[in-house]
Amino acid sequence: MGESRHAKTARELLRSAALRPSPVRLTILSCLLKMGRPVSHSDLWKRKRIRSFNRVTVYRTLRALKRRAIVHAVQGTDGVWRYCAHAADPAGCPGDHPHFVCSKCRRMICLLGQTMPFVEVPEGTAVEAKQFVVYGTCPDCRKALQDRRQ
Amino acid sequence: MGESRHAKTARELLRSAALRPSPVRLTILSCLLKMGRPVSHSDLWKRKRIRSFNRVTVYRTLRALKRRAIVHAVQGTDGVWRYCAHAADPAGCPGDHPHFVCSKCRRMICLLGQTMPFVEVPEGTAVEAKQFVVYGTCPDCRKALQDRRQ
DNA sequence: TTTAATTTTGCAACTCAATTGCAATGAGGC
DNA sequence: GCCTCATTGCAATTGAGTTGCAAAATTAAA
Repeated sequence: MGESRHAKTARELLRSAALRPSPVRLTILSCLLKMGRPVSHSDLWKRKRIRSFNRVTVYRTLRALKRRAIVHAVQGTDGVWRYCAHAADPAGCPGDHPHFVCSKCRRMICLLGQTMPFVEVPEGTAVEAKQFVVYGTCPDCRKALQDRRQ
Repeated sequence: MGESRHAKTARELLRSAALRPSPVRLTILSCLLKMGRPVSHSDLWKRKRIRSFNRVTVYRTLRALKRRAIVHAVQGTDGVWRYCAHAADPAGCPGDHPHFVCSKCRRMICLLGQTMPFVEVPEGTAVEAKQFVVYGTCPDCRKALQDRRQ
C-alpha cells in the first residue's frame, strides 16, 4: 500500500508544479519518493519499470523535476548527479543541507537537520546555491571491510 | 621574471613530494602556480605549452600531483575537476576551504581564510574529506549582464 | 659501460554521463 | 474535426576521464 501512497503524493507534487502527470513523471517521481535518498540516473535505470521508458526521457524528466524544485539534485565526488524527492513539504524547495557520499558503494544520504553554513564571498558576487558534500566510508562498507580483514 | 620563480617553486614542490622533475610536471605545476585559482584540464589544454604533451599524460600528471597533495582538487557544479596549487606552504596540503564557482564563466576561486564547517555524520561513518562549493555569478559576469541590459 | 629494471610518456580505443536535433506521438482547445 | 503545443523516442554526438599496451627515458646494477 506504500506504493499507492507515493503515487498519490507524486501526482500532487506534479500538479503543484503545473506539470502534467504523465506516466514517466509519475513513475520516476514515486520511485524517488520511495527511495528516500538521492539516487542517480543509473540507479533508477536498474529498475524494470523505469527501463520501459527511453533513457533520454528519464534524463529530461529528472531535469524538469529539478527545475520546478520538486526534487533537489546534488553531485557526488564522481561527478554524477543524484536526485532526491522529499515528501511534500509545503514550505518549498528542499535540499538545503549537506550530503554524505560513500566512496565505496557510492550511496548518498541527506544530512538532514543541519543547515548550510554561511560563507563569505567576494564583494559583488551573487550566490545562487551551495553544495556541501562530505565523503568517506559509510558504516555498512566499513563493517564489510573490517570483516574481510579478519 | 615571475615565470622562473614559479618554475623554481614547482621544482621544489616536486622534490618535496619525491616526484621526478620531468618537463610535463614542471610545466603543469608552474602553470597551476601561475594561475593561482583552481583550473580544469580543459582550461590547461587551451595553453600551447600544455598542448605539446599528450592529453592523457596531462590527466595522469594532475592525478599524481593530487595524490601527493601538492595540489588540491575540487569539482564545480558541472562535475569537472579543478586543480589548484598554492605556493609552498610547508604546513602541508591546502584545499581545506570553501570554493566559489561562477555559473556563467565557470571560473572557480578559493575562499581562503574560511575553514570547513563541522558536519555531523551518522555513527560509524569515516569521513575522508569535505567539499563545499558555492555557486552563483561572479562580479565580472554580473557587471557584464547589467551592461548588456542597459 | 653495457645491461637490466623501473618510470614516465604517447597513442588508440573505450567507458560513462549527459545533451542535441529531429521526427513521431499525444493531449487540449476551438 | 483541426490546430497547437507539450511530451516522448531514436540516433548521433559531446566531453570528461580511463585503460591497455608499446615506446622512450631514467635510474640502478653488474
